[in-house]
Amino acid sequence: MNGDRPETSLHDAKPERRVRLKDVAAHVGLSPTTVSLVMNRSPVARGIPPETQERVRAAAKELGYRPNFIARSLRRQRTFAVGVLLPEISEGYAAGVLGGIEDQLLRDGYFYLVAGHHSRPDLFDNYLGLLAERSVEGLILVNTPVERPPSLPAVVVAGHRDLAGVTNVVIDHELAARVALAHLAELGHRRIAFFKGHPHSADTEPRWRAIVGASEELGLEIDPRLTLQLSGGPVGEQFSPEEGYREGQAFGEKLLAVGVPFTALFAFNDVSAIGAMRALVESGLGIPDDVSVVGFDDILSAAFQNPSLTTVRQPLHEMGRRAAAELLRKLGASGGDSPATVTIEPTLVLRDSTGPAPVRV
Amino acid sequence: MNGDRPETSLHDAKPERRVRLKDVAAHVGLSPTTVSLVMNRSPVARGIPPETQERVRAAAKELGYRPNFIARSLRRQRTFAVGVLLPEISEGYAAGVLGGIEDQLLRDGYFYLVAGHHSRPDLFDNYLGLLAERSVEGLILVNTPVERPPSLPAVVVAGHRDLAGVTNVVIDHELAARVALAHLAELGHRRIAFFKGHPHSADTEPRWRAIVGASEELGLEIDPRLTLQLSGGPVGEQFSPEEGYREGQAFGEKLLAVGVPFTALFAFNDVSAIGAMRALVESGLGIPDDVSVVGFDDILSAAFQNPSLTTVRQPLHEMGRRAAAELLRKLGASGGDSPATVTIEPTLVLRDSTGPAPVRV
DNA sequence: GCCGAGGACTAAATCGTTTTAGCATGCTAG
DNA sequence: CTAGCATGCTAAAACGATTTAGTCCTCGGC
Repeated sequence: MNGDRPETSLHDAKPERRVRLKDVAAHVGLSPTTVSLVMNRSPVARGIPPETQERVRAAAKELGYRPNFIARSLRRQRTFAVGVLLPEISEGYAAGVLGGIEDQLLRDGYFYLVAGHHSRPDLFDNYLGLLAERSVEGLILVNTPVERPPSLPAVVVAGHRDLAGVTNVVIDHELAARVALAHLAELGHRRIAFFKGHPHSADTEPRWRAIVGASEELGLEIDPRLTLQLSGGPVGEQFSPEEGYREGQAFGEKLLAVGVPFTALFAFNDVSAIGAMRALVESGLGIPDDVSVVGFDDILSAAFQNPSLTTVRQPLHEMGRRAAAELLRKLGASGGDSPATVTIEPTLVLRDSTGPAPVRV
Repeated sequence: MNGDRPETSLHDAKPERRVRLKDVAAHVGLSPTTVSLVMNRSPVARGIPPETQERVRAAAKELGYRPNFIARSLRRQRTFAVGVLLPEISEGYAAGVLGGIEDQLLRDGYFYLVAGHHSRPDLFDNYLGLLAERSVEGLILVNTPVERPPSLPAVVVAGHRDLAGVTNVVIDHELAARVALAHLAELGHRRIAFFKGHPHSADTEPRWRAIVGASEELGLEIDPRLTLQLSGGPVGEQFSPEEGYREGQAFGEKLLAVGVPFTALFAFNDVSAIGAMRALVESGLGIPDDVSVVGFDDILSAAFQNPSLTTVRQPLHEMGRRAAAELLRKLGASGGDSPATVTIEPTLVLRDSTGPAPVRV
């Protein structure tokens, strides 16, 4: 039919070059400058008559023009992208936080680049460099210990220490301890066992201090013999939930073995709580009839247990959202003064693993 | 000490302009061209004597030069970035797959941009546009139904239909059904109940066909009265795990109510299996003594159940990894021919919820 | 008839690279 | 003695936008 067109034939992929600003300009017979001015609603476009503006916009729509973000980034020195560093993306905590981060960022026209460093400092440094190379404007570090303040604006979720200029998003440990222990105290529990966190978790220390504080407030005594510290596996290694579960199980047996009576257990996290419940039940104890158990985190499994687990829920989504919001604030115009710490309120999720303390142990 | 330097004073943040190629060039007294050639180990740099090359590299290191990826992307028309679209990042399935995607991509020098469309077609289109604007080189769609083949190279994980040019990464449903049912058959089970998936899940149909096929092979009969279809909530809405759990629980009761004897249940997923186990146990049945239960997915909770749940594990990480690997292959030089389908082998995880069929029901 | 002031645009520089096409210089071979 | 060819580099043009600093009309006022 057409022997003279060197174009691609109908059935092979048309290369379909992306429409450039220049193409739109040519199409309306104006300069790229004008088109750019109009498309960006620049104040300089004041002088351009509305009908011309309309003509430009119509052409842009007709041709399906989408500005090349790369070129724009280069020129404006803004990428509208932030980097997120976390130990491992597929793990529940990080994924939850990431959900909130994403919500907030996309809403504000940002994208994010994620990298999981698997708790390896060398990978961390490596990724930090790669992110900087790609000109991310800021960083969100989730569950990631960091020594020196990074050279970019940063927000840390569940971070270790206070660093100059970086904002920390943390859970309100005091509230968490108070609400969990008050619940137990109200049910009549006086002898409460505890699982402390692993030594290298950022939350371990503040949470324990909060527990000690709340216990005093409530007139509860902490018996060191009923306080066990989770190991969580070797430093820097991924500790699997299964291991946490097993340690909880082992610790449950251990608690029974010491022979000191207790009517409740406040675990460091849900997996160890679930493990402990298993051990207690297998020793013939009833939950919550003989022992009440409170977990921490509210992982999915908590609701599926039998009995379902009362636990302190960390609003991961909200923590991520706030972290992103704070970072965006830092990136905003005058760098708006962002607080050193943002505390998020946990909530106690009441389920079936807690009940009135037995009259006699 | 120095009254003549208009530089910033010591204690306020040094702007510390990023070192550019030009700076390195000036530092060694060569042209930017030369420096670029050397840094990229371009074949054209063959003509540049080793000592000069060394001088350049030394200077780059000394000044801490890192090429600006944005500029480089613009010039080379490569971003080394891919887009990932999924329903919701904080959900277990997607997070697992994403872990694998990340592993593979970062290993190969790529980054990825993620967006959760929450099953809203308008958001999906919107994000697709934004990703294109940012010049991602390809797409990975996880658990995301898509009508027309996107204009970019794409790989779909757990996708609905076959689209020209897009590679599908799917689990081997035949194998999954065969291995699960063979396990039950071997234990002596003949009357098996099933939960079919929700009508709008991509896996529902193929999996059911595979079950029918495997049953025939093994000489098992499927009783329609023992086959229940999960609803999974209204179309396009996020259905929560808790709802799945509750539906499993309801279906467990329902199965008992129909009065047709059965000794095993093969559920569509773990949450419904766990719900059903709950219902069965509460009706006084023993697991696995009276009924064996097999789940699907191997979510975290599966291992924590009492009894722990035998289930078909989807190697999510591996699926993500393969998806990314296939996409990279498509992006490679000559577009290397990638298969229409990649099937991943599931594995049966034997736990305590399955045992020999009772002699008499 | 000339000046000044909008009005409606545009030329050109810039962002930081990569890459193509050359340019000197010196040496060798014919 | 000179063409030819390495050798060791560099100028300049991209890539696709944004933005500054004009330019060229036309019209009104004096």
